[in-house]
Amino acid sequence: MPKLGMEPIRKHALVKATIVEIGRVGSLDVTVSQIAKRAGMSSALAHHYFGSKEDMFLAAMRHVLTLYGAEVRGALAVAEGPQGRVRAILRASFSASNFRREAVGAWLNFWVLAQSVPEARRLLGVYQRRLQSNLIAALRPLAGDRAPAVAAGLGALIDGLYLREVLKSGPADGASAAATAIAHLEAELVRAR
Amino acid sequence: MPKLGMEPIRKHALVKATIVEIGRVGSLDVTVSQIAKRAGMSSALAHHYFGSKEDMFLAAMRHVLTLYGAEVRGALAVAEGPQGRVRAILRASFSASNFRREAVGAWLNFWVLAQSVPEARRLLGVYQRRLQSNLIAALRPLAGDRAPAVAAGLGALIDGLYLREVLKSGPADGASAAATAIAHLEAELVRAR
DNA sequence: TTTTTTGTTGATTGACGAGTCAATAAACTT
DNA sequence: AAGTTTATTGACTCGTCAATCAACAAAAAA
Repeated sequence: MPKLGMEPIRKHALVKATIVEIGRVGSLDVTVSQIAKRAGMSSALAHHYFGSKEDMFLAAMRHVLTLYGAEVRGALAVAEGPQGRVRAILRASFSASNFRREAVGAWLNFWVLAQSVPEARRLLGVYQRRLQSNLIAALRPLAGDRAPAVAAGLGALIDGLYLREVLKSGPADGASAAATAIAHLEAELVRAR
Repeated sequence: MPKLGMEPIRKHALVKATIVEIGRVGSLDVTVSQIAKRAGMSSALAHHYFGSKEDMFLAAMRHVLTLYGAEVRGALAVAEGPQGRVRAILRASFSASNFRREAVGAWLNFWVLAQSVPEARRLLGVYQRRLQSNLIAALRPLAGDRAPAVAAGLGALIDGLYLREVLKSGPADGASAAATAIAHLEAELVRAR
């Protein structure tokens, strides 16, 4: 009983399943069958919609990057003042929806993927540049010429906090990660003044 | 013509080859044959000395962690004053021998390994705790009660700078990474005073 | 109503790779 | 000299998995 218009639904289910499975297993050694099973379909169908496993990975990567980007944009839209803008970016970065164990685990693995798959590297590059320019713009009024340097540090710190999260046991603690980042930010700003 | 006492030589060659291959390929999807070939022997011999591929990975991981630990200890031994001690740790972290492309690439992949292999997680945990306690000890005279918090930030920043390095093209630039870390350190110290 | 398009899967193919084994040889021991 | 330990590899087993195929079903188009 083929209902039509299944494609977007199936694709989305596969993307979500891909993220969950990568996060669960903790590596990219996830079989298409595992993913398909979690998404409630046969592996053949997964291959039907995405040409290959790699395409599935890339779609999943685009998805988390898109979500993150949207959240940052949303937070920036309602932020007030330069300080508010930087804090908005940090809040979005460590929000419950992005800073979940499975998403963070997937994130780390996408980083690995970027080492060998050019398109993955490109996607991550886009994300990094956008984050960087958002940070610099927000920091310019606060740190002046030092804005790029402060942004570089803050960006690396965010990634480092993600990295460390994957080794922790227990539920993700976005609040304390955010606090660490904000502490650094304030230290830099005190100094800049 | 079996010369005796080959075991340590072969093992070491395999460990080095493992790191190089993981760094080169950019993932843990490296075959035992590839590693063995680079180390100049048959895959059967590699299996003979290490029981399994996983054992090889763990030995490689221990090796980079040991090297890093030794370098930190060496730098600390000749450091003068609290500031000097913190800087020594940073210098060791971004030294040319640790902050090489292949080592950094391997590092990232060991992080992934830690997600699914308990022993790998344990090793990384040991490294993290040691780094953390070194940092806290060095920071205590400088930041007092805030030492643990500052150390947490600095530790995450170091890992983040490693992470970002793997995406860059061109030769590794330890100097600029170190500069970023030192800038953050100084910002925190100015504030603490 | 025939034809085409879309959805779906079980079965199969083909490749690859970890780990084992049997065999060979050179040392060391007794 | 006979026996044991260490070094070494080519060939093989066995499992896994990405990708393909053939076939079936139902909706939409002609």
